[in-house]
Amino acid sequence: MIININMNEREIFTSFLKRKGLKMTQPRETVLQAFLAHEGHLTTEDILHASRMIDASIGQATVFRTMKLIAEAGLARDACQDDGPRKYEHAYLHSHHDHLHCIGCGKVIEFFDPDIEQAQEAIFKQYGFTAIGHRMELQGLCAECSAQQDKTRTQP
Amino acid sequence: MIININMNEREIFTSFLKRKGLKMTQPRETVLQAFLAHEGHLTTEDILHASRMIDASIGQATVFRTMKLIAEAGLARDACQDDGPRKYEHAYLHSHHDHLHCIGCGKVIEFFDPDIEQAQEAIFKQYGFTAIGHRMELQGLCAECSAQQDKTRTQP
DNA sequence: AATTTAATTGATAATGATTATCAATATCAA
DNA sequence: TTGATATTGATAATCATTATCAATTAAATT
Repeated sequence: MIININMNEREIFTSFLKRKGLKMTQPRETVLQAFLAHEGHLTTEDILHASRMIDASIGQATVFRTMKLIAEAGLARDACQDDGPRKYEHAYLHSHHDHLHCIGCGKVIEFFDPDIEQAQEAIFKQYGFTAIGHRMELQGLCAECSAQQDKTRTQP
Repeated sequence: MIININMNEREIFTSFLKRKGLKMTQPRETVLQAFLAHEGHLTTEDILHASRMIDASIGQATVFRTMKLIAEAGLARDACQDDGPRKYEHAYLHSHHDHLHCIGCGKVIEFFDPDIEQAQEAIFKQYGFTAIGHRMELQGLCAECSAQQDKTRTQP
């Protein structure tokens, strides 16, 4: 039996599965624990590695399948970068952070803005939605990349 | 010569290419016009079809390559759905709309919130960024899906 | 506890989207 | 016009994800 310090999330996942007529299994529990044990933006491959530290026999397909369910249960969300494989991040009991992305150098700054959070709540309410999560990415040029671009820009 | 009612966007793209040491070509112009002529969330395949209405000899790879450049130039952005192929939407001289997504039934509502737009501007400023665009998706359950889920939920 | 039913698993093949390769061609600066 | 270099479309290759399937496992029922 795996020691579990995230009983809350486990319960959420279990009850989600039950509601869907699905079963809580050992592989699913392993993938959940592996995901919960790591912060940040995790690819399915990252989660596969982490899962195999717990149980070396976990298959890749199981990780794909289980992460879809975990996301559906509201415990993970797609971090949604433009390129590369899908990246998951924690979505439960984690402060919502958003991303400020420099398309010049690729740098990503994470930030949290209570005003935006509040405005989002208002939108959910206005449309009669139950809030589950959100994802926001601001795209721009950081100070350095802006400066660099100005040098090469022709005058209008 | 293709008639072009979007001289502004064409100029932006041309100067972007020049800055990068790249060339404005007929295929690139065709893809840009095809993209600009259609609103909504367009897959690369959609854009390929539209491009071939203008010039039947356009290759698929050219559409992929050109759309990447158009996005880099700030004229398109990834609409960023969770599944399926990448979808582009217009990002220049179009009111920024954001997405409210029901993860129950999949419905997507587009909305515009000036408060959020303003808060985003503030973030760009705070971090010294030049704003280019943004993408935001709120995820939740619509009224109907919420109601349906309540019925099947066990009491806590 | 044994049985039954249906979901789940991991391995593999298959798919779908995107990217790399390459010889022929087109663009642009000089 | 010419020459250097970027671009093209077709094709093959790659990458991420999904479908398939026989063997296994979980949970409901006896």
